[in-house]
Amino acid sequence: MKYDFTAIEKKWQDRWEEVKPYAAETGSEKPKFYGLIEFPYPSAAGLHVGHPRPFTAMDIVARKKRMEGFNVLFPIGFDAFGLPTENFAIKNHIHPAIVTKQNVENFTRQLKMLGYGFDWDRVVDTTDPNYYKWTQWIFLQLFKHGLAYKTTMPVNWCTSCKCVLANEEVVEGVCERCGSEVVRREKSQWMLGITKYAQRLIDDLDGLDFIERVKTQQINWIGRSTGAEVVFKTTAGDNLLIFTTRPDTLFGATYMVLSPEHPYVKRWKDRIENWDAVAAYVDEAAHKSDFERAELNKEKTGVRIEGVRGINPVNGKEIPIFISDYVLVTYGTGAIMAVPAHDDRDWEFARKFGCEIIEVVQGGNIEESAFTLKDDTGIMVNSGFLDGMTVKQAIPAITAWLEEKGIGHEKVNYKLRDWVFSRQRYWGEPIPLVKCEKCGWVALPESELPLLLPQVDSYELTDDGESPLSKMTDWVNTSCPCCGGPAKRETDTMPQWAGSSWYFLRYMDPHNDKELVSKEAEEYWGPVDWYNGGMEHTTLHLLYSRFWHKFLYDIGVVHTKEPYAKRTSHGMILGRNPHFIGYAETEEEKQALLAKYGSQATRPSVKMSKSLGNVVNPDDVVKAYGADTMRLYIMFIGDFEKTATWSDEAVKGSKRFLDRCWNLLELVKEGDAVSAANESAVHKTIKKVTEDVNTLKMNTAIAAMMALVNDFYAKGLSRGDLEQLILLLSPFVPHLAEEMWEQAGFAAKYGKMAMQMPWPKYDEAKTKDAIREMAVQVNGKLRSTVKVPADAPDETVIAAACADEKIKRQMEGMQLVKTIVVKNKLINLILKPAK
RNA sequence: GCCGGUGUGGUGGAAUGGUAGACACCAGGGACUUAAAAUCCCUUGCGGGCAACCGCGUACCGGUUCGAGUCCGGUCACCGGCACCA
Repeated sequence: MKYDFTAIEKKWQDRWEEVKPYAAETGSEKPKFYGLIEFPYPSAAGLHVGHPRPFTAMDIVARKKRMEGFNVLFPIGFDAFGLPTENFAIKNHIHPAIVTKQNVENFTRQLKMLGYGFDWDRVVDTTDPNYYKWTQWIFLQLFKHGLAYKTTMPVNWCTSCKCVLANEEVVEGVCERCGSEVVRREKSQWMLGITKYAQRLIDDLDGLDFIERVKTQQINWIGRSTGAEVVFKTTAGDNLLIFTTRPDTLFGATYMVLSPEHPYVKRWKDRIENWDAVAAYVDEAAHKSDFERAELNKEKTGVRIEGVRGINPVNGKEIPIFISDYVLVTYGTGAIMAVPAHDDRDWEFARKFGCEIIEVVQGGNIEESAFTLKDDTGIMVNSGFLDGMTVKQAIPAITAWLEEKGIGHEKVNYKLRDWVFSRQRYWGEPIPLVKCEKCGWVALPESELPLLLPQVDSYELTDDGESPLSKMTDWVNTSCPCCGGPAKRETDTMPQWAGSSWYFLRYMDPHNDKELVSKEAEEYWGPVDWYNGGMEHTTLHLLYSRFWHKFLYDIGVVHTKEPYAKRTSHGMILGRNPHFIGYAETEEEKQALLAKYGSQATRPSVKMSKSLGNVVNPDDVVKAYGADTMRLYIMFIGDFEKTATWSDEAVKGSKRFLDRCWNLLELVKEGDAVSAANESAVHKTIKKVTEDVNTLKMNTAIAAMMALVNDFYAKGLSRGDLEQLILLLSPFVPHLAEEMWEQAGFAAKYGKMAMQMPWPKYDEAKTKDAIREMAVQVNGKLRSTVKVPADAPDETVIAAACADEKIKRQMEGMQLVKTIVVKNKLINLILKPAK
């Protein structure tokens, strides 16, 4: 009988739909396991082959956990608000809700097609009012606790999306989504105070089982640095506050720099003698995009402020003040003291503008470059009472001095900035606030949630950069919940990150209309035991959701400080690069490719894209080879954490393996127990697969099962052997496993599906062979192997090694000076020429 | 520039300091077939040799060790993240 994957997969998917073997039970006596994958954005293009990699891996983990007796929650949902859907809707004049519904249906079909064991009764959709009611509810709590506030600030403005972007959404000066130019623009925006949680977001990483690169990336992103805030008096009479991480170099501060946006620039207008030049520079800076401003190789620019000077507090010297765009208004105090001898940027600036450079730390050559080392290699000079100290001694000494004089103190700064939370778009959660002329911003009563998105015919972008909702006057004009007077609704909507910041909580209790999640469900399921997702979400979604969760912890909604106990990450799936020079036959072709595609042509693999024609559609793969082959191949493709390249050829190897498994049904011989011939191989494989699934080394787990099947073909197999193999296969290729389970009569025998059986156990003793092949080295080089009984004493194995013909030849004319025996593995004989 | 990671056959990739290349893909040869596909069997790191075998091999240079792909120091290349953060 042939392996008819299409029929088999249909049969079992229908069965599972009916039996619901993946239903999670809140409050069960069994130990719980909550495995989570990042819910997809339901794009019109459907599932990408990138999706099945993390989905299949976590599905395997979840299925194995069920077999190990856990009560498993493995849910799925859709992160369905967002720009692509809205843009598609505008272009095709279809309401985004309809587009979303279609896309969700298509995704659901594809996910079911791949046989994932999701609990389909717990699906969440961020655009469902019953869901976003609680997104709005959380926003209201943030607002009530002062963590949501509106402020005017320079924002990243995408010229194409006509929308404000978070810093995280701007990549290399362009919009992460559409690739258009991003410029700075002053806008009134809702902000979330994530910076108040900066320290906790660093500290609480400590106890978490996150892969190291996720932790370091988050820590770097938050960017904590310790230094001092120091007050500089000015000749204008007011004080300038600066932040520095090098207070030890204070005696070397020979000038100061303000960012062009610093409020003192305007304040000093009447005193500034060269106001025209200053104003021109400020104006120029305002019109530059962030990208232009941050361009690294450009020369430093700036203007010296004439008429106001700063006073260095340590020596009372008057020093010039500049404005320059290399100082950022958004970090520290927007003003710096410049120490050109010990800071690269200040050095470069000082050289160009002829500022004094005073060495205060010995150890470098300040004529050639700034000396920036902060270790003990430098000794303080030209620094009054700090002279002779190391840098490390000088920092606390000067900080204490500043505090004593009341002109400075230790200060911690973070690179992390508050989260720009409003978007001028239609397809997002409405912000549930109204602006009353008398009362200011007022929260809607919770009883009025959800605040529904108004149903409208047109959600086109506005030309003035306001939300499309602002044009819907019926909806906008309302009354104040506080005083009853006239009021207007907030017309901005929330960013896509809102819904995804707490969705894992909703899975625990998805149909609750009284609470976001019940205490009972949250205490039972929380925290998520294992969360797998992409590295691209490390500084965005992952950080945001940790922030929200901490806030919910503070207000008593959840019982753990952290949402996720464990975080792993998968590598991307790339496609073959059709323009790779390695595929060119002749030198001319290579040159042509290089000329046409540049460095792109030097990579064998690239991101899949329609224009390159290398997109792999999961539907096609499943049609041609079946879902089980798809699942198996995407796990076998390579190291889970690394990027991998899809290969149509290699898929066939996975299919071939499943054919070979299937054909074992006709090869199997009698015997309900594991056969003696295969015993150690079976136990070894169980051990390997058990361990490897726990660490997501699916590729080696599969390799072990392939080796076992090869053994079965070589030695034959009993029904007992087959039973163990099917159970091991079950999490990986569930349809095939169930069909083989049934065909071989195990379903009838146990009255259960394979997936409902206990996970196979191995006996450590049986994973070991009685006879061992040991390597024999001579002076560290492999020369032969010998077979000896397991755990044989050293004398026995040395004797056996010396008796070996090849070794005898090596030993001629030599004397044995030393032997090293590694039990059951290797013998190393150290020989010297005999005298 | 800073932080993190990676360099192993024609390819994807295996190897708690202990037999490098498991398991696959591709390729070559054979069996079956009128033929092809599928399937099965064999070969397959490089060089030499009829063979037994021998030499060389994990980016490069050096070190530690009886023994290094693995540990240490340095160099180079590539990938990812951050980037004028004072």
